[in-house]
Amino acid sequence: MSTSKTAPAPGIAEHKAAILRENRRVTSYDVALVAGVSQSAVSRCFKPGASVSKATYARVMKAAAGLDYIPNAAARSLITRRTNVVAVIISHVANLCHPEALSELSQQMGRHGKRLLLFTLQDEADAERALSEVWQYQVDGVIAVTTLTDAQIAEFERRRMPLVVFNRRVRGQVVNTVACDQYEAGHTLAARLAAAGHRSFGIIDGVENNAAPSARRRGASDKLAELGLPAPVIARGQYDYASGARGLREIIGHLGRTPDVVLCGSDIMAIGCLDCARHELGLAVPEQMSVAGFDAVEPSSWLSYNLTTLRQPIQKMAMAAAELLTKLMDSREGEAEKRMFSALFIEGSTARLLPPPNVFLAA
Amino acid sequence: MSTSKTAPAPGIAEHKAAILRENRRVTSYDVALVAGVSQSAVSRCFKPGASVSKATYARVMKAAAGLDYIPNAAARSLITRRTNVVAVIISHVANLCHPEALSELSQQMGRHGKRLLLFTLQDEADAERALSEVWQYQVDGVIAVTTLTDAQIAEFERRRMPLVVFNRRVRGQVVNTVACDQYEAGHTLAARLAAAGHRSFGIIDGVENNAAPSARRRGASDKLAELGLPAPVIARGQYDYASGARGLREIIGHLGRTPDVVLCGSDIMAIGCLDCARHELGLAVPEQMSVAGFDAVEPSSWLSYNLTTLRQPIQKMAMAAAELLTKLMDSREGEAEKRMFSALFIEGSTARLLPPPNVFLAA
DNA sequence: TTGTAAGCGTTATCAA
DNA sequence: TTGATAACGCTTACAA
Repeated sequence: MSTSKTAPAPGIAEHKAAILRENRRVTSYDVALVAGVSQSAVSRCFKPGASVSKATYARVMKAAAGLDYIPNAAARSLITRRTNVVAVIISHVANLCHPEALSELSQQMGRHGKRLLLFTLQDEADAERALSEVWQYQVDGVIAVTTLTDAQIAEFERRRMPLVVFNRRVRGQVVNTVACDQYEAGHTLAARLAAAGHRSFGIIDGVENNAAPSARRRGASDKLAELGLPAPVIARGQYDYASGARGLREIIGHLGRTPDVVLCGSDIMAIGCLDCARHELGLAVPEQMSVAGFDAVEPSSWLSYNLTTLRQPIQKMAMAAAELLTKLMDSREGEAEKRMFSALFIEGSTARLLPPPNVFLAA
Repeated sequence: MSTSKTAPAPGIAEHKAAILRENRRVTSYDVALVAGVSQSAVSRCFKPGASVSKATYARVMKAAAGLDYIPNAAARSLITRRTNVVAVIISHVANLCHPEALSELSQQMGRHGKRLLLFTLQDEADAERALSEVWQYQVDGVIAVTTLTDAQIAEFERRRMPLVVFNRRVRGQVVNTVACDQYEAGHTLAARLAAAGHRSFGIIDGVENNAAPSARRRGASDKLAELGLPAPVIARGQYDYASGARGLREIIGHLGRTPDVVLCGSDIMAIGCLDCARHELGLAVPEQMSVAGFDAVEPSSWLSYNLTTLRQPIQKMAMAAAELLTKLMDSREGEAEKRMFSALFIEGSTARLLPPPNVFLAA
């Protein structure tokens, strides 16, 4: 016999014990039973803006709290056809390269009430397997931070799955994209350095099939051609520190001498190139050779480097992607939109940005 | 009238058109209708190891492919009580500090057939809001890369939700934990440096309430006390580059001279400290002062730094967390287990690790 | 091996 | 404002 003086909840503890004993979940039915209302009344209490009387609401909430009841999202999504989950397909390297991207996307989608379901790819070519899982989870939309084939993009269309491609170029496809204009960035950088009197260019590029760096390289090469300068010497790298040193040696070997400037496909390679030039080859940078990076990562601003580079506005891009996807999910339509952002030039001190004195003399 | 010569699928196209018209999802019912079998037969075809004849399987799969049918995970989880989703609660800083942790956790849980649902926290104190959402999603388990209160941990217990805390200390609670032994790391580092003859220690620590760095500091302080050396001078930092320089100036100011060695709560602070010492104060490192970091991040290995530091085996830890959580999810029981990993000492070249000559003379 | 039928836990519709 | 009842799309006994 209970001696509790208030006995606030009639049988609430027994009810809970029974549920535990039967090893089942707490449902809106249990809450209804305890609160003495119908199950649909309980459901309404958890729907914002539904019409419920204050008294009912209070009783239901009390019962719910006592039973630790939480609505089951799976059951809800079955009928509402909304999961409030967005899939993010991101390659391992993309995540390491821009760790803030995922964080930002998560924060931004969170503001729209969506959570991220993560699909990480060992390899950019691996998207297929992730996709077949994505369809099962009935997500409301997808953000792809990886390259997709035309067939894959077509499947999104066919399944009417809202898609935003983040920071990858999609050639001529009707897809929503948020990206940084890599071609423009390469173009601008080359122009700026050529203006400072650099003539022989080396480029340490990324791997063959990666779109972003190759767009940059084309931008730079096009600008050099336009200016009538010799074509750059190109080395391939893997975006890592070691590639920078390897690339520099390769370029010097091919050219027979030090180039005026080396453009690197990533900051990490630029830093590798810089360290090799200074500590192993004994070159003064930027006096004897200029080095420029891409993708301003944090270390590029450190005193030992202070790299000349370009920053992608990842935060703004994440915000744009979240907005774009939300619009798509709400309306299920809309023309394909491509939001392009410009990279921001960071002067740094590893590239000579003014013409050397003798250029003035020659002029 | 169709003139197709094979007519492989009887009415499959019309069926699909009808579904599209009615704006509903493709269900196992549709597949059953097209394949001429029962709905449960379709279900069985998608359940690995169920008993289906080859002929039925083939017809079902053909129909499914024609209709782009994919089983609905929400409906499935409603009955199976498994979502194959694991929530990860991670603070913004934790993700930026160890971007590979999330990637590794995703890869490792993927090998167990689980996907990660991401909850990022602006602030470590913010877990409460994330949790109330976690319960709704009916995830199979949770990995917390953030600090949890006792009440929060108790709620996991109450809801019988499998939980693994990653790389955070949980004082005296019965929780499954995978972590790196920070106390031991601090202890070892101090011992090693003291053995090399360093006597006056400075420590640039993290923010007050963060457990990991303070455990390290205690480890180091305890060892110094044990050896009868003077207590270290402690400065507080925010784990960022600027904090390293600020901390160093503070220590020097407090001490009235340069300390023998500065232990930093993170590599980034150590690098900031190092750059400040070399480029702003003109100190030779390690000749005039030693600097050591923590949490070996990639830049610490670069030629310009080559930092003396300790590496946490994040990959191994992620693997252990995935295993531990999987075991919990499968069995729903088991004692609380704490898997401790040791940090790996990286010699680098920013700390003097051998006694200076005059020590030999004095001995 | 196959089909029938009963859930899983919600939301949505419609009378009352 | 409320309560009955019908979905939502699947898995799983159980019977055939």
